[in-house]
Amino acid sequence: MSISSRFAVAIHILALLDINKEGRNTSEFIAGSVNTNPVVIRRVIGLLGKAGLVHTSPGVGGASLARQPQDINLLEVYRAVQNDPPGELFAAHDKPNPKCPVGQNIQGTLDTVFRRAESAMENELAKVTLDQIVFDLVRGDR
Amino acid sequence: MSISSRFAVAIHILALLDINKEGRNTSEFIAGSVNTNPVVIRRVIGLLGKAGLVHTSPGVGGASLARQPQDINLLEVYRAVQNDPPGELFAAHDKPNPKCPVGQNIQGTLDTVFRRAESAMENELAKVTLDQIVFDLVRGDR
DNA sequence: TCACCTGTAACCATTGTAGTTACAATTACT
DNA sequence: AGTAATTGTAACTACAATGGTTACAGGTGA
Repeated sequence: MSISSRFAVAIHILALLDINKEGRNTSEFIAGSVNTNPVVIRRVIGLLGKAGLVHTSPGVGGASLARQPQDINLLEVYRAVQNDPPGELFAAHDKPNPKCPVGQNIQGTLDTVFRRAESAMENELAKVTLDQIVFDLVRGDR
Repeated sequence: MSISSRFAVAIHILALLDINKEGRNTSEFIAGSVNTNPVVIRRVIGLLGKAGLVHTSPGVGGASLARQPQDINLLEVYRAVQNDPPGELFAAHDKPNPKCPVGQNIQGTLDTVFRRAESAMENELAKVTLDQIVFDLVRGDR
């Protein structure tokens, strides 16, 4: 399966918060841009808030970036909205037969390979900042 | 979500086929090592067969590697058992609002980033051959 | 022939996701 | 103070992917 679209939605939200930092960003307004339900937006913003990426205020509030866009990279966003802990992009098969020479050692062998692959992906995400995303978005608008 | 454990199972199967190339590798025998149901094994072997990684013979058959273990890399295995087409590790959010400057361009921007990250992961998988996996397995056994 | 095995269909339980409704709590504005 | 707007969260639904299981038709080799 694929990585949940929460990640894409989260990036969309953060970019919008930066571009529209003067306006009032209600979950309904954001939902209009993302084209989904306001509750979905609030859920994602909740995750981003817990991760310290946005500030939210209850009541008639709205959200705003908690940091400068050049100080937010996509790996942070990824970790914020992906509830699986790091190191579990690839699922292991559980309880291989310990009596079999393959089953006995396969877990460790796979773990090494899987971690390397996952890290390679995450390193690419870490390279990209929200700033760059916004720049690319605005540039595409011309 | 994470990448299905079919990938881990597939690697397990291939390693076993190489190590036990003298024996008769029935789906039931393999299932014993993987610790799952024989039908699950047959399903995965079916995918590996379609991808040209193993030879299978119906009836009283069993499976065997179709290529030398040093000529099989994990990216091939990954693609064989992952039914999502390449480029879809990350899910996009569908139909962002085209009237919004963010919604209008976000898809393309994300696509570039996502593809880069996915490729980085796949490149790591491509580096590892079945041969290396087996070597590591056997080494761990001492 | 017969025991064995594969390939595949069918069904089920579980899980994660996203959309939706509803509502208490909070806040800003007048 | 009163009111309208908005958040945070719970609860429910629908849907898709996964992995386990049973069942069985058909191929294979002794």
